[in-house]
Parts: sequence; structure tokens; C-alpha cells
Amino acid sequence: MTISEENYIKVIYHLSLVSPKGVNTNAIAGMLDTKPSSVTDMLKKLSEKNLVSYQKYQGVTLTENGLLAAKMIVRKHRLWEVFLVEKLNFSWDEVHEIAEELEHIKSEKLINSLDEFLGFPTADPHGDPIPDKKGIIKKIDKLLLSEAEINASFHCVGVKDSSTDFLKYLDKQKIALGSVVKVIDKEDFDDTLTVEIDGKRLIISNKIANNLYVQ
Amino acid sequence: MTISEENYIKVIYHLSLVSPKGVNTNAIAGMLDTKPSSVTDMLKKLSEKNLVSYQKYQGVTLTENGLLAAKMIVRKHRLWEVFLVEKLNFSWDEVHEIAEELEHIKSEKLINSLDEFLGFPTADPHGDPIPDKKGIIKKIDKLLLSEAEINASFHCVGVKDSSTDFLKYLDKQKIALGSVVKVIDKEDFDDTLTVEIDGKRLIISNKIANNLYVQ
DNA sequence: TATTAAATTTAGACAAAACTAAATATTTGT
DNA sequence: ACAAATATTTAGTTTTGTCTAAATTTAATA
Repeated sequence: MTISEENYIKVIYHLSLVSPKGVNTNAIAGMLDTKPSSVTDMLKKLSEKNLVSYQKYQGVTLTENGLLAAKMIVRKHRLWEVFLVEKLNFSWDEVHEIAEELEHIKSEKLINSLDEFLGFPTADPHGDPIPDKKGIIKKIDKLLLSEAEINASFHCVGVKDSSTDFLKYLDKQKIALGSVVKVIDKEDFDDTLTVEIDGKRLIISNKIANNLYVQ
Repeated sequence: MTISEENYIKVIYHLSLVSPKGVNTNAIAGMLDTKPSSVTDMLKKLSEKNLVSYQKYQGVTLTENGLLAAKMIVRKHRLWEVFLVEKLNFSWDEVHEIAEELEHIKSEKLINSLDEFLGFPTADPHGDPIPDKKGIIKKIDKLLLSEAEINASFHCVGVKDSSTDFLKYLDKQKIALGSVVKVIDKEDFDDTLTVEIDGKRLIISNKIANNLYVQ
């Protein structure tokens, strides 16, 4: 697979999680910052290679082959992110771009050795699960902070939005994976939450609460 | 720079060490497993970008920019090799191919962090020097075992040929970087050497001695 | 030095992956 | 159900890096 093909497969995988019935051409184009017509071309090629099943105008889904390939790319991406944060002291908002390149390095032995070197981590620095060498994903039992009940206590296990802006906000508020969060109060009018994070009172918007996973 | 451009620059760099007056089109084609006409095309492009100075039929040399770029690629290649051997327990004959891919990962912060993580190594697993972040190469004062005098004692510091076959031979004979070598005798007829390596007697051909650096 | 051999470049073509513009399907709203 | 809006595909180009075949330049040799 070329790097370009891998990127398509990966994007189709991520979009499939939201629309399992079939992924739109336009959605793919949006994610890859390319034009729909280019996507159509590539879908034909991926279909030839039995990585996706594609019928024109009907959207696209991954085949078994494509799904496994996608999971391996995600595995690589997330393991490299762990490496960058744990071993090279990168912060969690710096790792995505570099991992976008590293995820295309081919050697299977490399990625399995890296996995072992890192102690077989199950989640990346944003809390997203890491597929194992067979592609099996242990899914974490989590909920959005916005769905949490008042007075319940949790700890942060991941973010839904991993944009730099959001991650930097969390850093500023000293919210990290593992932080203990207790929901003190919820404002009915706009769903603003009053929370206690690692013992400190904080008021956070619904948008924030909607992008933070707790357990 | 594209990956292809980087590969050309790297190859021109390595060939320059042997022919500093100018590198042949055919030699480049040979190293990159491509055709001379393709090389000519690329040389024009690299010349446009001020990475090489090129006059047709006269061979090519790296400009200052090109030289620095080449050293940075070599730096990345060799640091990744150290990582693979030291941290992921690869053997020295397995690392080259993977490093060929890793050397194209772009982030400067990444490579400098990796350098630090590895303890600022000065040589890769084959004994080749690693340029520092400014491109400065501390050259090792070494000689070929074939040039060593009888009865002198050395230790192995590198290999000239780092092909899989040669490295596997060295493994089989338990010769590694750091091994202590004493030249016992040299056969005048064919320059075969009798040596003592880490205390063990061994007879080695001139071809072997010609590819092993000692100090 | 004249001729042959080798190295190099030019010219023209191709595949991959993208693009634009136009055509065609599908979906939506009335 | 039909027109309008949206989504998707087709057709035809472009760029990058490659190729082959032919032409040209440099080097070698007799």
C-alpha cells in the first residue's frame, strides 16, 4: 500500500465508526483535504485491491482486509504517540503530526518491538485505545463528562476532540488523564458544569464537558 | 524536500566521500537502482533548488545547503539505527532497511529528542559516525585491520562493508564492535591473517580484514 | 588523431495521485 | 411527485518521478 492509500483507508476507518452503513465521498474528501473527484478515483483503486467495497453513489465500507489494514495503521499511530510522550517527553498536543508520518513505516517487527518496549500500552496519550497485533481493540468503558450525574466522581480517561486548542486548554486547567473529577453542579440553562478537579473548583462549559471522557 | 529528492542527496553525499571532484550520473543511478536519464532529470531539479551544483556532462557536487541536508539525513538514519539496536534489540544486520524509511521523518525536534534519549551517541551500530545537530562529524581515528602491524593489539570500531552477509559472518565468529583483536601473523602469499579475537585464535581472509576497522 | 566505446543528455511517453469543469444521481422540500 | 439543491462521478489535465530509445558529448584506444 502506498502512503496515500493508507491515508484513505485510515480515514474511512475513522468515519466508519460514526457511519457504519457507508462512508460518504464528500466526508472523505473533507478529512483528507482533497476533492471529491479525487476520492472517487481512489475508491475505485482501493476496491480493485479488495480493501473497500464500493458501489458508486452508495458510499463505501471497509472489507475485512481493509479493516485489518486500518487497525494496523491506527495501532502504529498510537504506539508512536505513546513513544513520543513517554520516552521523548513530547506533550500530548505535539504528537499527532509526527505520528502521521511514523504510522507509515512498514516493518511489522518494528511495531511489535516498539509495543513491547513501551510495555504493551492499551491507550495512547489522548486515551484512545491501541489495537493489539491481531487488531483486537479492548474498548474502554467510558462516558462523556457531560453525561455524568451530579455528585458522582470519576477520573479522566480520554478526550473526544484532540485538537491542539482543546489539549492546551486542558493543560492550562491542569486537567490530565488520570485527574479525579467530581461533578458538583450542573446549570440547567446552558449545561455549564461546576466540577472539582484534583480538589480544585472549576466551572466548565458544556462544550468542554462534551469532549472529555471519564470513567 | 520529497523522499526521492532526499534519497538522491544522500546518495550523492556518500559518493562524494569517494569522488569529491564530482559524482557520476551512472554511479548515482547504480546506487538508486534507477536509470541514468532519470538521474539527469533529478539533478536539474536539485540544481534549481540550490542543493547541488551541476553542469551537464561534468558530474555533480553538493552545495553547502545540499551538504547540510545530506548530513541531517545521515544523522537521522544513524540515530534511528542506534535506537533500533539499543532500545528495541534489533541486530546490526536488520536495521538498515527500516532506517531507510525512518530517515525521512521530518521533525527536527523529534530527532534532537531522540539523540538526547539515546545519550548523544557518536557512532551507529556499524561504527559509522553520527553528525551532531549542526552537521559536525567527529571523525574516528581508525584503520583497516588489513593495514595493522603484526603483534599490535586493537579493538574493533566499525565495518567498511555493512552488508547482511558480512555482518552475519562477524556474528558467527563472535566479532562485535569492541572486540579486542591482536594480529598474530600475516601470510605473505595471500595476506591471510592469523588473529586472536577476545582471546580466541582465528584465521581470516584479506577480504575480511579489509572491511573491518580497528583502533 | 581518428575512431570506437562509454557516459550522459534529450525527447517523448507513462503511471500515480491530484485537480477543474461538466455531467449525472440522489436527496430534500414543497 | 417534481423541482431545486446537494452529492457524486466522468472526462480531460497537471505534476512528479520514472521509463525507453535516440542523440550527443566525453573518454579511451589503436
